[in-house]
Order: sequence, then structure tokens, then C-alpha cells
Amino acid sequence: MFKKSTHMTIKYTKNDNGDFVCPDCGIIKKRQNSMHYHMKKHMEELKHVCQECKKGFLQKQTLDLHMKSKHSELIDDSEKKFKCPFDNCEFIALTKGNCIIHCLRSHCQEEIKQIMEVSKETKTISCTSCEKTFSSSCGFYYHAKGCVQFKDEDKLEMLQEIL
DNA sequence: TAGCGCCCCCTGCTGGG
DNA sequence: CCCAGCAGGGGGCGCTA
Repeated sequence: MFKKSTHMTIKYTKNDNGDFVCPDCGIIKKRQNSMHYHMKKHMEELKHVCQECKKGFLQKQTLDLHMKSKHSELIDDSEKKFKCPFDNCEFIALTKGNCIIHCLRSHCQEEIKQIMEVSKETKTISCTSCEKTFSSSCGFYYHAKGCVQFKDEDKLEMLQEIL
């Protein structure tokens, strides 16, 4: 079992296959960094703490995102936000992924329709181009950036700014 | 090689229409 | 109820000691 200390060095255990085994719950991970993340959860090591509201996060990126969204007045204006590259659209997203999803959803509906297949039964969305299935529309749209075909070169050029 | 940071991808939740 | 956007976790890649 782990002691809940933020200064504790993590020790990793491997099984005969060379996979990483969690000594706490026995879960197996192929990669060390995946186990690192998993074990941190056991240790409740939320070392990335927001100085403003004292909320803790597992990952620095999550804290950065939190700072951008909740305390944007405290950070440098040059901090990266992702603006929609399409003309006459003022949409700004906190993450690149969310910006891509917005662009495809709002500006590329025609192209998306060509590869989007919605199942009302299973409430999933499939890509007819590669037959991959997603449980949420966001997942599909994010994936679609790699499968969708553009006839309009200007549109493709604008999208490439954020891809 | 162990340990960890960065970033991409995906998912679940929430709020508004 | 549906859809768009937000927020956060999982995992791959690559760097450093």
C-alpha cells in the first residue's frame, strides 16, 4: 500500500511479460507513464494546485486549462487560446481540440455529412470512411479532421492553421 | 533505463435554445 | 430533448538524469 506523501518516490513493479503492475489494485499497464498516472490516483497526489481557488489537479495541463478558463485575468494575455480561423467567426476555444471540433461542426457541415452515420439504436456516431465508432459527437468530430475530404481549398487552408 | 513532462485524443457533463 | 461547448482523464512520445 502507498503512503499518501507528495514527496514519495514511485516504485514500479513488473510482471513476467514486462508489463507494469499496480501493487495496490493489480491493474496492468503496458507503459510506465500510464502506471505513473494510475498510481498517482491511489496516492491522491493532486500536486498541481490553483493558487487562487486551491483546487488540485493531477496534470499540469489541467491546471493550465483551469487557469485559462477561471482566472484568465491572472495570466499573461499572450497565453495561447485557439481562435477559429474562419472569416467572420469570433469563436475562441481554450483547447486546440475544442477549436477543431467547433470548426468542423459549424463550418464544414457539408463535408462532415459525407462520412457521418448516426445510429439511433446505440446512440453512437460512426465514420463511414474508416468505420470507427464514437460514443459522443465531439469524439467523432475530432476524429473526422483526419477522414473528411475537402473540395474547397480555401477551407482546407484555413483548417490547416489549427491542425 | 527509470522517471516524468508535454501534448494529442477522446469522453462525459453542463447549459442554453 | 438535443446540440454546442467545456473540462478533465488516458495514453503515446520524447527528453533528461
